[in-house]
Amino acid sequence: MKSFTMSSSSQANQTSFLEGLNPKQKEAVTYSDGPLLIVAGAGSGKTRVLTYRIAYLLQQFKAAPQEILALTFTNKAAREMKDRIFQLIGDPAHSLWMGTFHSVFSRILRVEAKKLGFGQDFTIYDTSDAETVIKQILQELNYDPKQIKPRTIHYKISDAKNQLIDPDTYAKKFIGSTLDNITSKVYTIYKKRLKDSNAMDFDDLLILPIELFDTDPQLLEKYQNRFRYILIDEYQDTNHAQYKVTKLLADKHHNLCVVGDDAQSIYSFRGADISNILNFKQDYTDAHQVPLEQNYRSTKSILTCADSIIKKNEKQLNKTLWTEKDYGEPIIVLENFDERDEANRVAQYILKLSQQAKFNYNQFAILYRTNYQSRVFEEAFRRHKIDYQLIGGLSFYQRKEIKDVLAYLKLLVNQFDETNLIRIINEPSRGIGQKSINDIRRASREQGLRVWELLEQVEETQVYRPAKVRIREFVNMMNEFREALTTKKVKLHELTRNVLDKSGYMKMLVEEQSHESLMRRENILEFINAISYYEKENNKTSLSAFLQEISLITDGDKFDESKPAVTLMTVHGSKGLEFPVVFVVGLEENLFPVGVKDNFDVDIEEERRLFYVAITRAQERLYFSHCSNRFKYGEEQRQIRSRFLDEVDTSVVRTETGATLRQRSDRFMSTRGANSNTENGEANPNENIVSAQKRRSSLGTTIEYDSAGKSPSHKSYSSLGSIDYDLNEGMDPFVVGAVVVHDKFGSGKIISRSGSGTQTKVVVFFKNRGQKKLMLQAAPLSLIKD
DNA sequence: GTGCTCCATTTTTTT
DNA sequence: AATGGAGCAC
Repeated sequence: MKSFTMSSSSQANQTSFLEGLNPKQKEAVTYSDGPLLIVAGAGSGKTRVLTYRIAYLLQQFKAAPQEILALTFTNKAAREMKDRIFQLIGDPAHSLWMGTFHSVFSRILRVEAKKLGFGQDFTIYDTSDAETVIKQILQELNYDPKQIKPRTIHYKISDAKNQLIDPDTYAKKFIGSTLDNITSKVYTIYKKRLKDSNAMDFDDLLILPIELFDTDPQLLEKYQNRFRYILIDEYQDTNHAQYKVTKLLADKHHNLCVVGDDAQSIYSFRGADISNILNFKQDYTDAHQVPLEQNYRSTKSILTCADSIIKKNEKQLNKTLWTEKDYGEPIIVLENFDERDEANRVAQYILKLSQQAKFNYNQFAILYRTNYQSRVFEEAFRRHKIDYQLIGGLSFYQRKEIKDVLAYLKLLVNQFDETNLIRIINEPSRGIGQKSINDIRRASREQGLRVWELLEQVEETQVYRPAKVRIREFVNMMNEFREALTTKKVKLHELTRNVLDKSGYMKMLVEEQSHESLMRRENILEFINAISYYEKENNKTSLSAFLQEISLITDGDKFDESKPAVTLMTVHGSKGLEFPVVFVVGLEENLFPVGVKDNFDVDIEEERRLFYVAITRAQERLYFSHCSNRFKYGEEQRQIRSRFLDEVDTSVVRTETGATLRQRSDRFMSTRGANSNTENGEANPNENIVSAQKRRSSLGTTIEYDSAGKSPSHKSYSSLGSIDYDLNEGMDPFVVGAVVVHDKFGSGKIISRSGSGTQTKVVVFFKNRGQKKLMLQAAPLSLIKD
């Protein structure tokens, strides 16, 4: 064990770093043992307090570095904290237990896996892996994944897991609705399937430690003793499982310090339970509370604006953020015709500000509600030669080619990993088709053997004969790789190259000769570089550890504040960051606040908190922007300005011309306001189409009698003499009110029509399938005459 | 068993 | 606009 020393030796100097803190901050840093709740408003120096507190604990010899556990939600936050503590205390910082909940507990699980019946080399399934498993199970149970969405089931299972409800309890408690019954069945199989695959999903990384500690009190005590001090960042975002596992760990020493801000709770969709922070003082009756209310980040205008928004929320702890700063510049609202207009305008502002006001590119951030909004900004910035960094969206490790390579490697480490085995058994295609794969899987269930075990004895299994040979070749190939891995004959990056060569994966990409496949090859090379780098950095290279580590990496990690580039990210991604100039874009109804989901109402208060988070990222200048038209689903939509713009304090807001913002206070009186423009049964945001007129082709639509001669059928054809419905509206029998038959959906009635020419769409209400929107030209619809 | 074409759906946010 | 599934031809 390394002993801890500060760089300076005198006691007076050792505490000198406390001098820059305000009284409340100092109190939070130096408050000694016992539970501590720090309610830290935006920009109040929260990370500083946390890092100083850790340094202080070490300096007072309250704990050794390895006895301190600091938990964050994102890798980004963890990294920042690590960096800052390293600056304070140097090398001992490396001995701290610090990271995201998921990474810290996966490390513990790696050590304790055997006690739970898992192998040390378990695979971590991400959301898409989990949905693949669920889809497979739905098919085995004869449910159509088109009607029962794997995503919905996964969401429900994840929800149950975070509430610590196991499949048996779920089966007892949640009988009734069809969806719950299906979820119950799938959940039971899903849990078993993952265990058989020696795999854990993200939720397991939190709930399995609880299971472990519940069943083994001695082990719990071991970890309780190890983590004598526990600190949790963003406590308002903890879900029940996270709450429970940290409560268990802190139960002996009670040295639990949590930092949070209920106003910034934006992850309830992931099960975050705001009551964890609201009830902290009931939970720990001896808890001490320190409020941090002085904001060091933003101008008074920005803070006033933020405050005016958050005040509209009813569920809210009272607190008053204040600043010593001046009002500064007013907040400017940009009104745009459409999203391209919006992106161009923002680009122009950035150019102007960077010249006039001497802002560097890395001082700007564009914040949006959804990832897909980034595209137009990328295009505009490229056009205007503005460097940018895009954070989030499809991450590197989610790309198909990377997931494929990873699947090979994961399979080498853990041959029971069924999902990744199926993923690559025929990728590149080697003559093992869907039929053979299904046969093997069925046999696997029937015989109680794992898929890999069956493959090993494929000769004795009922499979399409030609496929047997291919499977044998595949199995032998993988066994050779595994041999190379376990005997450590080759370095990891060499092994990866071998896998890509001998499997034919690279060959497949080379032969494809498309721009797409070239990109894929480049990504793969980048991945191999990442492995080489990892090998250089770590002397004890374990493929298994590497794979587990990167399973928990996201794109947020690549944010680099020193890179001279404008940052593009979602509001969620921006939490914890700050920028001198912030553009909050797409402030439109059904976008921000987000539009209705299938069955759930939008949590408008959470959307408002999200807007609050966006505002409070800004230090000096803040811009709001919205469009009156926007392309969505390949169609232009009419957009209504966000209600949030009717809620801001207009004394600090101006339009581009300097005028006061006009507001309507009565626009959304009901909390269900998000639905108010789509009250027509099934939500159908596509209804307000403004322009389908510009695009017109020679493709036309007409009515023909098919050879069976029963009823007129609707066909499309391409010819010069096509009929244009714009001019011949009367030719089209598919009018509102018409009764139609769809090949798949059965009979229904047309309830509305939109677009024109080839872009004509109809909304049909089907008796058995509900409302659907269809392209008239393409849909297999026929008219019923009566 | 593979690959192409047509159709339908998708968009919240993240570990 | 882009992705994925179903159905069909080879």
